[in-house]
Amino acid sequence: MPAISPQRMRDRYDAILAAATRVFAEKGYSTASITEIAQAADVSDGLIYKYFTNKRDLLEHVLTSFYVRIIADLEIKVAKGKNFEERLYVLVSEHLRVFVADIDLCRLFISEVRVASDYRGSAIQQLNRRYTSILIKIVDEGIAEGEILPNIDPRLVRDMLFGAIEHSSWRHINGSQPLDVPRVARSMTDVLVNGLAVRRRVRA
Amino acid sequence: MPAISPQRMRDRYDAILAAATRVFAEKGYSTASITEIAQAADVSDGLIYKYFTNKRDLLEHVLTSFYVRIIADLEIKVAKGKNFEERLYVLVSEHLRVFVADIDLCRLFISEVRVASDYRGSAIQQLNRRYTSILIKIVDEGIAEGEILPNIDPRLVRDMLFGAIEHSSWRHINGSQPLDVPRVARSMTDVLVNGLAVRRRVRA
DNA sequence: GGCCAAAGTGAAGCGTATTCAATATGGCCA
DNA sequence: TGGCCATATTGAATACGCTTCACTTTGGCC
Repeated sequence: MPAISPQRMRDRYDAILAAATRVFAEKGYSTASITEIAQAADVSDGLIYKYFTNKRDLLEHVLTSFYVRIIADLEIKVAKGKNFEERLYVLVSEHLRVFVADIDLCRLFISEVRVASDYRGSAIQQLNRRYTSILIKIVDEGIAEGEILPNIDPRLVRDMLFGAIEHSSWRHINGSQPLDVPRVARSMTDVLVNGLAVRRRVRA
Repeated sequence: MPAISPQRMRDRYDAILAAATRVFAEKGYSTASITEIAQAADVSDGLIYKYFTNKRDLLEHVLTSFYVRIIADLEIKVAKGKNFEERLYVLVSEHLRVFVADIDLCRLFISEVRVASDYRGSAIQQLNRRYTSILIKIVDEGIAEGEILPNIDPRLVRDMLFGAIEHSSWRHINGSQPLDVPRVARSMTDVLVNGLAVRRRVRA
């Protein structure tokens, strides 16, 4: 018999998670303090440790809920693409859009979670896999449709594309001019599909 | 009139920097402690603050000296490439090699420095610019030699390539199988130059 | 050989994550 | 309705790590 309704416990959990999302996004992981998060959620410092193991666990839950949201969005939008090239373009522009819109959460993932020694095998890596597998599927379908050379490693494509998107948005976020999402997405997919060369070279 | 010879001051500085490089690389920035670095350098905690402003400044000097070293190496090796495609291949494989060999220092740069709010305009960003400008120059020469389409934005190529290298090495470092540098460098440059497509599409 | 500026020390100060003993609360049963 | 008590909640105490600073030691120079 719980001393409190499950609904209220969920509300507490949600309030802490929302406050943590806000404070972590605004201040970064190390600068954000538990006290500040607790105050933002209108609870005491100690209570946070009843709902989450520690500060790091709190961060991981913040990013997990973010990932769940963007995976659902991306799957829906990519599914609307009619063919390989359209789906590829949707994926690139959508990922760019998320990077621009939620740069602070993306930064937390890049700088705090992905580099951690315990990332491999973690729940959040599972979600990252699921996210990137959306692209792998697009590439596999492109090969099946005869649009893409069959000897291409989809993982290479994934690394090139997600790496490019990450670096591009990075530069624009830190930089002065805003990122023109449709234009960048267009040239990125164009270079990826057609290459840089004026004339085709002999394939290895 | 200094109370101590400039040589000894340089030795002290070098000893602290070397110890910090070792400890930061091994433990990561936040886990590494000043006390541990001081002990590894065989000095007191307080002395570190006579040579460096604070812990962050120490990290920046560690990464600056790393960058100076790899920039010199890369410039020499790329200069040996006879033409556009050879120089591009040298750059990719060399950058991959550095990522594999010095993954811990690369990780520090990615997770601690590049994401920092004061990165823009910092000395270390200048060095990053200098490093990536080696690729920009290769692409510009490729355009001049008529190998590459002139309407390509070299910055896009830079983001795609460095992003791809970063992601690829990441996966292999965290993963089980070691990265086959020549093979990955070969397929990366091939996809970049020739694209994924079986048949060329109409250019925008 | 002694002076003294600067190198070097390390314990105290301060800020923050985490723990835990004490307290408040709200659902349940009589 | 009123009291019981499991547990939600609190916040002060603890632990730890960066940084400071008053003090000590050193080594070059006259």
